[in-house]
Amino acid sequence: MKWHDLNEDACPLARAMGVVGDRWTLLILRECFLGVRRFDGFQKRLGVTRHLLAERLKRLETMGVLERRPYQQRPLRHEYRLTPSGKSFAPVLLAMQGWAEHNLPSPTPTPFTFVTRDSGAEVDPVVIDRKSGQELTHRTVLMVPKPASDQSAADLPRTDQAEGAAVAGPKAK
Amino acid sequence: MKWHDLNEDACPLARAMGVVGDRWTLLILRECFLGVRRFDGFQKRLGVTRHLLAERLKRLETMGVLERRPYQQRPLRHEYRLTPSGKSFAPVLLAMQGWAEHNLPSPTPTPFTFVTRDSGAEVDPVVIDRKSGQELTHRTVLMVPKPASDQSAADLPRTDQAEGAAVAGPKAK
DNA sequence: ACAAGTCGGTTCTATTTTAGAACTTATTAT
DNA sequence: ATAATAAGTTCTAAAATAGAACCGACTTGT
Repeated sequence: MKWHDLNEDACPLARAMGVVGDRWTLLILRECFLGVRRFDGFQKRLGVTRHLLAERLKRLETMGVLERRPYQQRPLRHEYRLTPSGKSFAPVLLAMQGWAEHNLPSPTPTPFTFVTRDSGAEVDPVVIDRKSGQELTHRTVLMVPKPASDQSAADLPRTDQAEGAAVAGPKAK
Repeated sequence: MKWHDLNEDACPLARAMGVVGDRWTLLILRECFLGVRRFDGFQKRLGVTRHLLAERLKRLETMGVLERRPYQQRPLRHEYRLTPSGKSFAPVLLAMQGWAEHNLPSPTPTPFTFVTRDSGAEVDPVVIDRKSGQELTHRTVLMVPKPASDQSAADLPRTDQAEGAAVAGPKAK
């Protein structure tokens, strides 16, 4: 399968991989959220090769996640800023960071925190369902193939998808 | 920078990239949540090469995201199941899926949905702060470098990190 | 004026990853 | 005996990444 094909996949997760499915892109976005805007800023902080950085920035730009805008003439220089799409990526970063912090332990402490803009308190991100307010975890949510189209669920096990019910049980703690 | 180094990075997001920072791993996890457990199941549904699939499964296993357990003797065969760590990855998938669905449009409809286990209703994932209940977006949350260690914030712009304040304004609707 | 420095890249070669297909081993089904 | 299934492994070719050097358009220091 080619890289390019991912962008046209019916699955949003696959399309997301077409944008952030590599070692660097998410880290570039992290830097954006930390306020970095310039080529050399990204390069120095990440240690990524300039070649790759240029390519990734270009991709993020064409995918509408970053925008490139001039910050000076003579010599003409551009900086990279999060677009609305890029800004709305924040919750993904939050969720990913939370997962990694809990499941990929490290001896060294996390070099940054997420705080609320108004109180300045560190946040503890949780994913909930907007409508019911219920927390969404593998115990409360199920991923189900859509009946639609021709071949979505072929090869999928019939029952007990997501293997949750069998494991979860009445362990509401 | 070498692949391996990411797993020891102080930043949880970087460590996460050491696990899911490629085109396939997240899609393998998607299949896990859809109920797929066997090598050929993953291979057929994803179209990934067997070589790479074997490597990715091995990595997910050594990182504690999946566990490999025998489901039959003679011939001995193993299946892959989400560990608690793997299951707790669900919110990340939710957030990523939501982002991609809103920001990377596609002509074809999403081939699956996330529904609540009890009501069966489709969910609308939002990330909130567990304590305050406040929704977490780039407007309400700020990513700040920790003062700690020696060189965390060098090269970072002093003010208006995350460029939020300037953009957000009183646009509370 | 001239040399050195900054910024945002591009170009180059060497190394690593990935793609794609074939092959292996153990065992059951026909 | 032959074919099929399952879970890999082993090849070679193609693609992506690393690492370092180079370039153009200025600005700054002397």
